[in-house]
Amino acid sequence: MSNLKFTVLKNDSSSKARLGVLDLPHGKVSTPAFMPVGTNATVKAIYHDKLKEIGYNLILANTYHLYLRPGMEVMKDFGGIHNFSSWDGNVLTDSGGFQVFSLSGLRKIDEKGVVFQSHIDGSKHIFTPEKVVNVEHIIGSDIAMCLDVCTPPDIDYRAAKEAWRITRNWAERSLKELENIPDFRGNLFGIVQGNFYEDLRRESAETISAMDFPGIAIGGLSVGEEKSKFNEFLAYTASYITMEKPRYVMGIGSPDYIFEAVENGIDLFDCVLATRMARNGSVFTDDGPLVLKKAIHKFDHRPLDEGCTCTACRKYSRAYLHHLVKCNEMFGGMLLTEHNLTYLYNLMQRIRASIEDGTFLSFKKEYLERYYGK
RNA sequence: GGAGAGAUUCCCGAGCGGCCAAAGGGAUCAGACUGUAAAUCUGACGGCUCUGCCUUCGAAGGUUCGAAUCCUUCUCUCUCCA
Repeated sequence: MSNLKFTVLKNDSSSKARLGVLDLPHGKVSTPAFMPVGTNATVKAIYHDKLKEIGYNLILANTYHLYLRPGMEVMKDFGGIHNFSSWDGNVLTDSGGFQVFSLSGLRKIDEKGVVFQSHIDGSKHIFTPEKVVNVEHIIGSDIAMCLDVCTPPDIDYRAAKEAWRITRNWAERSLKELENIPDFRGNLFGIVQGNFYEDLRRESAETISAMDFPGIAIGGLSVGEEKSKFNEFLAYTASYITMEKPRYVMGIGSPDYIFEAVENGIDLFDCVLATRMARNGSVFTDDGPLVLKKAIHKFDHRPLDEGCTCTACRKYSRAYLHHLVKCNEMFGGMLLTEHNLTYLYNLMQRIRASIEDGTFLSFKKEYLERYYGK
């Protein structure tokens, strides 16, 4: 019941990092891989063509958002998101599980599913795990995520246990629903929850791993907790997830978190940070984040990042980018978005090369020392 | 030449006797952003020995217990008429 082939090419000898190839309906992806987020069937402020040119072949879209707009009638009419948005690479659809967390004031959960009050017009919509899989089928996902209950870091044990219990039931129901969709071409991934309680995380990791999913995701991390807590629960949870399938940590994407994930044998991750930071005027560099709003860049002729191949770095000075950001010109957001996505793609390539060479951990150490300014 | 309107903290602009160091924007500066309700949000924004004090609302003088607010004169700006 899966349309993916995951091949591990090499395991790092001194960490859990690994090099692989994920073969999906719309082409191959070298792992570990970062996936840009394109919630509304567009990665904000960048052309699809440019994403391809950078090297991306797997981006996210969001079931909740696309269900509300443009709606499934349009999606059916166009035969899915690839044709609709003119993207011929792979698409992973998040289920709406994150909106359970981010739109917590606009939804109610019960055993059956989630009722969302639309953030657009206030209308009510029920999302059951069965319905979500069907919607993802209509969207034409290459990787579809189960509906889950993503929780904030400060909830008590009872609430965490209940969220995990529901997530588990929904995972079972999602898998079962696939039997009713024989022409489903995507790959349904299960999601581990358990909040910040070790026994729940372990139980969740083992249970979801054992189910018939072609890939396993860790959800409910990077939801506002301390970085040390993230590291701790990432490593702990990852240690109980099968190594046989692709492993995905949802919602992380700063260089420091990426290294942490790769070290723990994570193959996939996605994040809005790169694109959002860009629109808000900041970029990643090997020397840490650079805030383009600052006046120190006003007369700076240098590019953002010496070795970078993106348009911003090839053609424009920091002074010009500073100016665009100060003027709130959308071109600034576009250039910085391209930079951040290029930067992360190249970072992943460097990471993959280091795994290939067997130097991953020393590369990590060296990189982070420079990133944090020693 | 005649009639009228106005000058407020970097800029625009409210305030028209005490609750005013003075609303609201903008600019500036700082911070945040991690399965996108985000080209967004938050904070600072006269000075200091900072639960208080000092300087500030075109200038000078006056009325009042008290003035950015009322009166007088002056300076400058704008609009209309000739």
